[in-house]
Amino acid sequence: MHSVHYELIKVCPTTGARLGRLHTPHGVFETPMFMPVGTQATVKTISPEELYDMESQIILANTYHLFLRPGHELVRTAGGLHKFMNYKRGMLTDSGGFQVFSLSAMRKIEEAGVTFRSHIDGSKRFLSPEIATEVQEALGADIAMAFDECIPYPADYEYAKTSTERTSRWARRCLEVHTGNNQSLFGIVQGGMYPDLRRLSAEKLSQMDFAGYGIGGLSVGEPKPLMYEVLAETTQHLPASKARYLMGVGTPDCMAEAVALGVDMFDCVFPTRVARNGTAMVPTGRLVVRNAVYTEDFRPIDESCTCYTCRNYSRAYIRHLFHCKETFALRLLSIHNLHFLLDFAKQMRLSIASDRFPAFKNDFMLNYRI
RNA sequence: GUGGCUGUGGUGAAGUGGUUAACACGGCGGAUUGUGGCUCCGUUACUCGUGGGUUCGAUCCCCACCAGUCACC
Repeated sequence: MHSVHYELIKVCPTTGARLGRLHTPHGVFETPMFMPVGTQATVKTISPEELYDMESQIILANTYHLFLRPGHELVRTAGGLHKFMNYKRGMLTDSGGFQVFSLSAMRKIEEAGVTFRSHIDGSKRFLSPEIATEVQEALGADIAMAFDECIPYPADYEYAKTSTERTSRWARRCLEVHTGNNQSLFGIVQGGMYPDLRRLSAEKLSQMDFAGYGIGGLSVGEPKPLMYEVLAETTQHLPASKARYLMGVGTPDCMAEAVALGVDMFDCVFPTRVARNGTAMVPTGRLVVRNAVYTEDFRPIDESCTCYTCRNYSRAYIRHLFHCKETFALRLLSIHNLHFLLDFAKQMRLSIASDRFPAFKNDFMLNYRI
């Protein structure tokens, strides 16, 4: 038995939505769940106590960033990520594969691994399945991800095929060197936008003994209907007994559609990133609190929201803080957006539990714009 | 009071006797999906202190006035 394992509680009778629990060394967490992103060992502007208050469960940190700074050995010396950043609930580390491609100016990909330049100082670095796994063991999160290549969109079939096959070989190498007792490894399905490659990738990885499965390479610029199509093709070939984690997705509409297709976990920078740019997530879509219409609007961001921000501050005040570039503004909207998505995931869980997920999803989509 | 200098959008400022008056900031919109509090995109002066004059034509040349500023008194 893996240190992290998924317990399926029930499946929605009409969609593929799953209610479950993820058992980890740092607690048992309920799925479907949204995982806030804490790239550099902090969810930007938010303290662990505030995360507990908004019922955050697992949070994410980035291998790529922590590998470059402060270095995984330092985190190991600190006693691991949990102790280092003082977060007591679940943690997951991304493998660094995605960042090597999205952040690095130059990189060279070979069977052995990827050579790239640090976005911090330009120094030449190397990351491979073995190194990414070792680094993640040093970081010590409950869940580590296999080192993969996120295929860009669009990509031609030959490229996608070559890359996907390599990612599968890399996945096996990660599994072979992984030894963490209190850490489990998730494999990552790729395959680009090609159904047969997705199926192949899902089947290949399912044969390996991973604790769960990431679904990568989606939400990379493709139209949403295509993403749902490819996602459906992926989840149906994954074992029902393991958790499915759709990587990088985190707008409520996409999450609802993905849950209906059997996804259990999500992470996304969207809520915290747009928060720092003055956008609040609300049931009707987005509220750009920077906008001039809110200059004298003393209502909270969302009158039905129970978060700290909405209980205490007005749109006009937050708008004012944004225009003054006050950092409190970033915190207030980050708290609200995280609360919004965490609560949205909770509502999905409750609706699956009470057999009204399809209605919940429909009602939500009816009001949601963009 | 006398002499000098200056007067261009919210701000700092380019500019030329002749089609739609640079640029930066700000403002106003938008983008943002395995995180650079970054960034990117669009938009923002029927008009160059006011009134006259010269000229085919003036933001640009001339005069007066007004305003600001410096020096002297």
